[in-house]
Amino acid sequence: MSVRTRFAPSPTGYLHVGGARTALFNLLFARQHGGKLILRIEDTDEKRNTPEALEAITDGLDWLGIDWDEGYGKGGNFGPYRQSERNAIYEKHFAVLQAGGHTYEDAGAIRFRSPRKTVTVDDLVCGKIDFDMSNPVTHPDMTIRRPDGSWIFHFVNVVDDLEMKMTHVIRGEDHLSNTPKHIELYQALGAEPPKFAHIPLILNHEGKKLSKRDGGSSLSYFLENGYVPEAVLNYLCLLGWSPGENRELLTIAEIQELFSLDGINRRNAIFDLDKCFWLNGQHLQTMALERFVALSRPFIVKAGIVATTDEDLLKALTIVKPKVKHLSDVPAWIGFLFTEDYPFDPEAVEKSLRKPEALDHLRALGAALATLTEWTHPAIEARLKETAAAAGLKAGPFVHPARVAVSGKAVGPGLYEMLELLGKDRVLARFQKAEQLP
RNA sequence: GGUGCCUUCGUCUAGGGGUUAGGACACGGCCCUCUCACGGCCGGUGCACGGGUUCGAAUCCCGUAGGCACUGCCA
Repeated sequence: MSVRTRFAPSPTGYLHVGGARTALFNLLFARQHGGKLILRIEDTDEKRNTPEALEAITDGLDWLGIDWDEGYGKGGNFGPYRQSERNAIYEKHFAVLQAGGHTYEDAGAIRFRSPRKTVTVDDLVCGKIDFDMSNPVTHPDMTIRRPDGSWIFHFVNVVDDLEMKMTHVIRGEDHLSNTPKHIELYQALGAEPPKFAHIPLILNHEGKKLSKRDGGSSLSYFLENGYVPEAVLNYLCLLGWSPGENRELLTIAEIQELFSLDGINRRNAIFDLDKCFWLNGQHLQTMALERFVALSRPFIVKAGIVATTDEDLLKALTIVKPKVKHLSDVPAWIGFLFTEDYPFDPEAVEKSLRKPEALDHLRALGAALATLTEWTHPAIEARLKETAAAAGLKAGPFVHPARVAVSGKAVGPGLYEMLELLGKDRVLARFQKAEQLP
C-alpha cells in the first residue's frame, strides 16, 4: 500500500510555524516513500473559519514550497477536501456507529460510548503507550456531534483519514492524548487505524506554546522580514529533528534525502529566532545570484528604488549578497547607488567625517583618485593604500570617511566595490559634497 | 486534580554503560580586515535532584521535583 500523509489545518488564523513544520514532515515522509501528501481543510467550526485564513495557509505552503499532491485546490479521488462539504460522508459513518450502538444522546448532542478498555498507541516516534480508558470520570465519552447537527473534530478527523486512505498520521504531540479516543472510533467503525507519529511541540522563550504575540509564530513574519524559504525550512526541520553528524546547514534536497522519523526526538523545542537569522544569512550567501536577484526584487520595488539599468542592479546585488542577512535590508544597502539624494546617518557622519583630519584625508584621497586612469576595484584599492602609506597611516583613516561620504552609512558593501560601481565622477562629486555637509 | 509525555551548555542538538560529554546559534576575547559580515583561533557555562544496579552511569532501574500537552458541544 503506498504511503499517504496529510496536512489538515483549520482555517481560523494564520499559518503557524508549528503547522508549517508538521506539513513539512508529512511532505518529507511522503516523498521518501514515494507517497502522496494530501491537504485537507478542517473547517467544521463555521464560526471560527475565515477565507483569509484559508488563503494564508495555502500562501504559506506555496511560499515554503510545500507542494501537496492532492486535496484542497488540487482535487483528487477522495474529495471533497473541505470538511464543510463532506456531510453526506459523515452521515454514512455516523449511521454505522449508531447501528453498532456506539452513540447516545446527551442534551441534544451525540456522544460516542467508549468501550472502556485499555488502548495501546503504537507511535512511530513515541513508542508504545498504554492508555487506561476504563474510568469515565477521567476519560469522559467524547461528543462527536453538536445539537445543531454539526460535527466535532475527533469524529470527522477519523472518518476523513479513513475515507482518504491515510496510511500515516504525522501531527503535533498535542494530539497524543486524543489518539486513544481516535483509535476507539476506528475500531467502532470496523477499521484499521493508520500509523501514528507525534512530533514534539514548538514553544516560545517562556516554554509555552508559541502564540501570535511571539515574533516568528506566523509564517508571514518570515516573508515580510526578508527571510528566504529555504532558510526557514532548514530551521524548522531542525526543531525536533537532527540528521546527525553535526550537520545543520542543509539544502532542501539534502533534507529530503536525510529525513527520517527515527531522527525525531521527543522533547518540545523552543523557537530561537537568532539561529533562523543566521541560517538565513548562510542561505543568502550560498544561493545562486539569479535567485538572490529574484527574491530581492519585491523589496527593492517596494522601497521605490529604480535602478538605472538591470545590469547595474545586478552589479549592486552582487556586492551586497555576501554580506546581507535579510532581504529586507537590501534596499538600504543599495539605495545610495541609484540616487544622489541618499540619507546620511548622523552617527556615522559624526564618527567618520567630523574628526579633525577626516576631511583632509578625504580631500587627499579625492586628489589621488582623480588621477587614476583605470577605475577598477584593485586599482582603487592600490591607490588608496599608496595614499595612506604616503601619509604614514593605515587604510582605515581614509576608508571610513570615504565610505560615509559615498554611501551615507558606516555599514555596507566593500568600499572598493562600491567606488568602482559608482564610477569616478560620482565618487569625486560625493567627496566634495561631503565637505559641505551641515 | 486526573491521564500521558518530557528533562544534556542560555537555545537547538549529538551521544543510549568506559567520551577530556561533541557540534551549531548566541555571548566574551583574539586574529584577519575598510566598517559590518565572512573566515580562523581561544574561552565560559551543561547531563534536573536523590537513591539504586554495576568494576564503571549522561546512558539501565526506582523515586522526587519541574515543564508541557490533553482532560471542550475548539481543532
